[in-house]
Amino acid sequence: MTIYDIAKEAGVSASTVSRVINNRPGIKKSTREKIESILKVYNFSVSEAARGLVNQTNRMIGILVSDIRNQHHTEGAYMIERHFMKKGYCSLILNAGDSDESMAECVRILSSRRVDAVVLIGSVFQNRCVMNAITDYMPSTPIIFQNGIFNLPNVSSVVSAEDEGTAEAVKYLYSTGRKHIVYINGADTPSNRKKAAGYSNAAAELQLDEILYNTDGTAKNSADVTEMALAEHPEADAIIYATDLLAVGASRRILDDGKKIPEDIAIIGTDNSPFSTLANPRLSSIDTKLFELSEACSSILEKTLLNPGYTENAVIAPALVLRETTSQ
Amino acid sequence: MTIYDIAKEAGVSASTVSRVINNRPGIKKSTREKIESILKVYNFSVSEAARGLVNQTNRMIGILVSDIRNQHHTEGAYMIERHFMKKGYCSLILNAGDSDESMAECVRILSSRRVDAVVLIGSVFQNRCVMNAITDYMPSTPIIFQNGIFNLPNVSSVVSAEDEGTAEAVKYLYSTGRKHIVYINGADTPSNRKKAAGYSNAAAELQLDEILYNTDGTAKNSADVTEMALAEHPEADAIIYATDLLAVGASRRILDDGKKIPEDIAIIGTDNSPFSTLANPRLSSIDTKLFELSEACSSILEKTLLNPGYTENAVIAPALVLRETTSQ
DNA sequence: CTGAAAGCGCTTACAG
DNA sequence: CTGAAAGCGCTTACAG
Repeated sequence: MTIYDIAKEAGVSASTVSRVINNRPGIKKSTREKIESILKVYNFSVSEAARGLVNQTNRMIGILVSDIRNQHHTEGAYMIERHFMKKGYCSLILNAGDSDESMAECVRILSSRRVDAVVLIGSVFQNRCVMNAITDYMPSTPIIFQNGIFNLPNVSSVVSAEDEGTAEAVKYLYSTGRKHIVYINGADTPSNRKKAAGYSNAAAELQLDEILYNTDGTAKNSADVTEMALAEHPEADAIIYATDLLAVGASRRILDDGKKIPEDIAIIGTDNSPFSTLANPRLSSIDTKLFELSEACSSILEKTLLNPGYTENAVIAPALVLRETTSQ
Repeated sequence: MTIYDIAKEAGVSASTVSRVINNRPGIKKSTREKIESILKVYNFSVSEAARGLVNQTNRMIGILVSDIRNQHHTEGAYMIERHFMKKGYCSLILNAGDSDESMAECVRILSSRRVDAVVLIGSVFQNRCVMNAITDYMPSTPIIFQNGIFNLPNVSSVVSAEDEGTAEAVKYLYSTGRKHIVYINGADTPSNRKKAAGYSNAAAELQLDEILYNTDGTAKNSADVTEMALAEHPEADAIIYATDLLAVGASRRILDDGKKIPEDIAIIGTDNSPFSTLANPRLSSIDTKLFELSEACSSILEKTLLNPGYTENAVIAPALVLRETTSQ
């Protein structure tokens, strides 16, 4: 069923049908009504693909996340999708995977789909492979990078000052008397490196020993690494984790090993995710302002769509949220 | 940059360029190589929209979830997206919202986008509004319904036998000596009604009192309702929750009220989600086999795409996973 | 082995 | 107020 079928049925030309579909003025009322009723009878819906071809915009925005099952990436995708669906855009959401190559391939796919804009969610996209794919395949498509930066004329960015958030957590713990603060990092990503840098800076500033461990990002590994860290550093009296998941995974192990939280060991997670309030004990956490980050992306994207060439870089400050795993 | 620009640059016709792009045989080797090199120089990528217009397939599959931030819906979307991206399909993932009307509107949007298939994830789509939208706008587009059923010729379905899973949980608790088993339900959805029915049937079969409470689906409300239930039914010795989130939200309150889990109150959640292992105490849960459900959807979708008109209905049996909130 | 032409389903100047 | 025509970027019979 095309616009021509409707036209034939109504005894008019396709142009006229197109005009009523697009609410163009200057159509005789009776003609418009007749066409509208036929449109309704057939439940006609215009092909957006054909329309996109002539209008030079498919009204689609591409969203890249490494894994859509990760709640943390989903917030931004949700906000973008909801907001722009209202404006007639559809979202192509791709799971870009872990490898630089698969991420770059996704950029190529989105370029083939001729999306009007793309949003990259997560610092993992900050690598040369993706950057090259952008300059090769989307040198002028508006791109918004959530929690990452590309020094490219067509990409805006909104980042969380995670280093500062982590430093603030260190200083807070120090102010409550903790002097042996461990940092347990997540998977190796630009974001986590930045958090660790914040930890190191604060430790240096306060002249504390730097006790830093890495994990693969899973709850299980976090528990194991924590156990090892506490064995190697019996003096430890606080641990900051790069994510809430790591903190929750480990805290049960700490309790099982007979230590009290927060009396013996204070704990702070990162992200202020749903896990933090559901955890038992409830987890203090560095709020990296995911919601604000996502909102900022959405608002920059909107400006960019309205005003081609518009670009913006924003930084959002984290905040410490205290619950039961820290004592004042 | 179009295929014509490439053609001009190569001194051939667009047809020839199209043929090498599509790897058609019968092109002189030197011609092919020349075109390929030019394609590479310009990082040319074909417009899938234009291609879709002539091929009568946009190679897109539409995925409807009520809210992409809900981990529970995201598993299926992930699997479909990943699997079909490899085959050249892109996924249009829409947040369909809570109202029947917004869900139906999403069906209309997907029809406008001329997707090759759609997958509905979640029992909430099982309503007349959506059903009408399907018969009106996509009477013959292949549709896979995860955890719901439409008696329509173009829709396949894969459902979890949640009623049986819940009944099994009741019977298990009974077998361990619990005689006053409460059921705390989630938001009012077909899926949750089915779970509650399973509870009621089992309770009747075992001649137990039916103690059933409703919540709005949030952790906070679950804690409040649980407190009320235990006040009204001090004899209660076990609670089954319609989701893990409800169970985790409430268990902390139960502990705070001075009861022991599982000694005083045994607890079983539903979905065997990540929450269940992260919870403290670790939560016993009815595994509704989300992964298998999603896999089945993906495999049916694949068969449907290959074999138009193919349809299938599958039922997957849940299983009880015991952890620390139940005693044997 | 290659090209000219028609067509996929639309929209929009241009005429009338 | 309405229609014929051209064009958006492709692909594919049909000829040669």
